[in-house]
Amino acid sequence: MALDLRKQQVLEAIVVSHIETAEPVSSRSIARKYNLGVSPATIRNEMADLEEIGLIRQPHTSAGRVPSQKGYRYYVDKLMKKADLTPREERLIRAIFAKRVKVLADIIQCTLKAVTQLTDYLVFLSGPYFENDVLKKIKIIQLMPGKALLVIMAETGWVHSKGMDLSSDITADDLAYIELVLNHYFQGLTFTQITRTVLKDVYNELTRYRKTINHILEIMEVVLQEEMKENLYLGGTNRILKQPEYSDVEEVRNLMNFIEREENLITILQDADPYRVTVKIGEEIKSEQATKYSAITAAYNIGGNIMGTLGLLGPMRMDYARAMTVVEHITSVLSEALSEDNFY
Amino acid sequence: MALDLRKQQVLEAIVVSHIETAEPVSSRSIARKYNLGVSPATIRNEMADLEEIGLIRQPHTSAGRVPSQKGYRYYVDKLMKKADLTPREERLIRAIFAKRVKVLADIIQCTLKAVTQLTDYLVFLSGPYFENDVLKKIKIIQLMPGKALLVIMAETGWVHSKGMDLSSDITADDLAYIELVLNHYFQGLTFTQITRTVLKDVYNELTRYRKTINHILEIMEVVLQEEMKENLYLGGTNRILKQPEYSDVEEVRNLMNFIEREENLITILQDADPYRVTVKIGEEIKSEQATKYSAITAAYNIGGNIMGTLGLLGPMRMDYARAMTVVEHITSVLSEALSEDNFY
DNA sequence: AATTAGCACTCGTATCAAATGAGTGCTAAA
DNA sequence: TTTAGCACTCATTTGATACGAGTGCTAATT
Repeated sequence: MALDLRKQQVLEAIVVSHIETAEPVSSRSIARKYNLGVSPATIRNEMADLEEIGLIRQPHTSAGRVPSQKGYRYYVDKLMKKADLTPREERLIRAIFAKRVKVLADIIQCTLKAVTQLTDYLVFLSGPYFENDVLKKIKIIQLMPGKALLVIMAETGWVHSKGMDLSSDITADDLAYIELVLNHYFQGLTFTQITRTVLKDVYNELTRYRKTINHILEIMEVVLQEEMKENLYLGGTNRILKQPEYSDVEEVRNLMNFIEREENLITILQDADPYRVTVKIGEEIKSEQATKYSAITAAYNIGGNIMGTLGLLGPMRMDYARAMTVVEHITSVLSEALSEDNFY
Repeated sequence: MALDLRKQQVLEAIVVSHIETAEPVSSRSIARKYNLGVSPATIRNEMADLEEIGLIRQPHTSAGRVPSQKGYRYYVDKLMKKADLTPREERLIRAIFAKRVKVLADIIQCTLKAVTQLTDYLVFLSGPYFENDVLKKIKIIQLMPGKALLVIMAETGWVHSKGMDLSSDITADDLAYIELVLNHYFQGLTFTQITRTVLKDVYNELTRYRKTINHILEIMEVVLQEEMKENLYLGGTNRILKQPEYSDVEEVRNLMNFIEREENLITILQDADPYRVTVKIGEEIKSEQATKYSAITAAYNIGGNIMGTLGLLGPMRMDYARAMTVVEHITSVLSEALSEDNFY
């Protein structure tokens, strides 16, 4: 779909103007604001063409034009100019991340706060997950009679542990043996591989300790599930309501409905390309309910390993240039902050 | 404020009817629906009196009456009749809690789900917190050179642990000594006491290991903070939008604003009386922004120890009788489920 | 003394027609 | 190829009117 220069200019004008005002854009207003050197009538002709190709549409006969999903896509891919943060905004971000706390939950709060202050869209974010982390060593440590600690050490250096109850007739030797077998089976496998396939094999190996091993495997599964589960953090719910599309209650209801189902947001984060800023427009988001929204995502990393993803959700008429800049900038600051130090 | 019987009946009729319809209640509709054996004119006279005392108000001259905050309070304290769950609802709850999973996060999800299905209000819930838990024993376990595990065992039986990095020149003997001193200082104290006061004392005692001990105390503080922090879970955001008061966008915005500040909800949970179902109406909730809402709360326990609180937030015109029954019933089911087994 | 029928009065809301005006599409001239 | 001009469309605003739900008060009734 190759457009001549003027059609591109008209399309860009429509998109930019509609993003700014949220109103349909008329031929006259384009002629006035963007001096393309032609009259409204000419622009109207171009608009008729653009509509035929499906890049813009008319809400009703006597209204201006608004971009279609395809139109936004064309704009994002070919026409959009990169936005920059103002020095003031850069300072704001630095200030928010400055009070360096070493707790993961806190730095995630900082991230939410920063993005919330920079945009009026919904921010969401998956916490670090370890599905590709490789198991290095398992330890079972007896704390007192009937109580032990299951410790799972991973290649990344993270240590996951959980207390558990044991029947009191298990001896230290028994535990040592169980530990040995577990290590034999699981060392070098990723968390995903462990939960998916091999937990059951071990069960058969250790028939002698059937009850205990059953219990331990259960706990182990719990630990792994917990660490692999997508922890979702959410912010900006009130901010996004500022967008004029949500002065209609029905729209608000739909939106709330969408974001209350965490799977929806998690799917968006999982579908994201981990190596670049991803833009999904309208139906490109794989969800029946999301046809009116757009999402921008980017992954963050710890020492180069992708650990999670940050997302922005807004109406299709969102300021893509700015949103992309913000998401990119914040994920990079976040990655930096996380890599700099050990977190707990 | 003693009201004669008929005034009470009129007030009750107004509250009940307004809770049901969300519309101002007229004298005629009362005469029709609740047969008090008097004419609308008489009821009008009573209403004028009730208005003078401040129990009801008139939105505008030619409208019916609605209960005031004081009016709801009077209703809740003196007039309200206990609601019961239908057998069908009881079954629903049992079904939801039936698929007994031993993971704390899961049972909390069950709770949210159950309440969401039973009411159209906002549900929120603090996870178990341990501020009054008493420290039984600390263990520091070396996992490999430069890596150790800090384990904190508490009287309740819960085990909290966290991995940490150590400088490699620390020997096993050093750790044993540090462990000894820490136990000496902290055994028998509650988590709150430990973080509030004594962490620094130990620091001075162990000057020889200044760097290491500093690090360990830091980790310890992180662990304790994390376990003592109010974990807030939230549900029903879309459900509450069904309430007719939220067909006005401005109201929705206010509500979202309120619930997005977690402190607001946490404060409500903390202000609750742990030993009975608490009802806060309008300004009784200590927050500028909550003058239009009401909150119902009840605590849940594990083996008799209060561990957290469940709350419902709705418009002041909420179905108090039903909400109270639901909250009471669910907290008791939740307590039972939690006490029955060990959770991880 | 308490109740109630009756009626005037208030005030929000629904209805409807007319006016408005923003915007387009088409045609014919430049 | 561009554009001025004009007829046409249609959502929105406006204002006038009617409507009706509800109250408060007074005078009659029990």
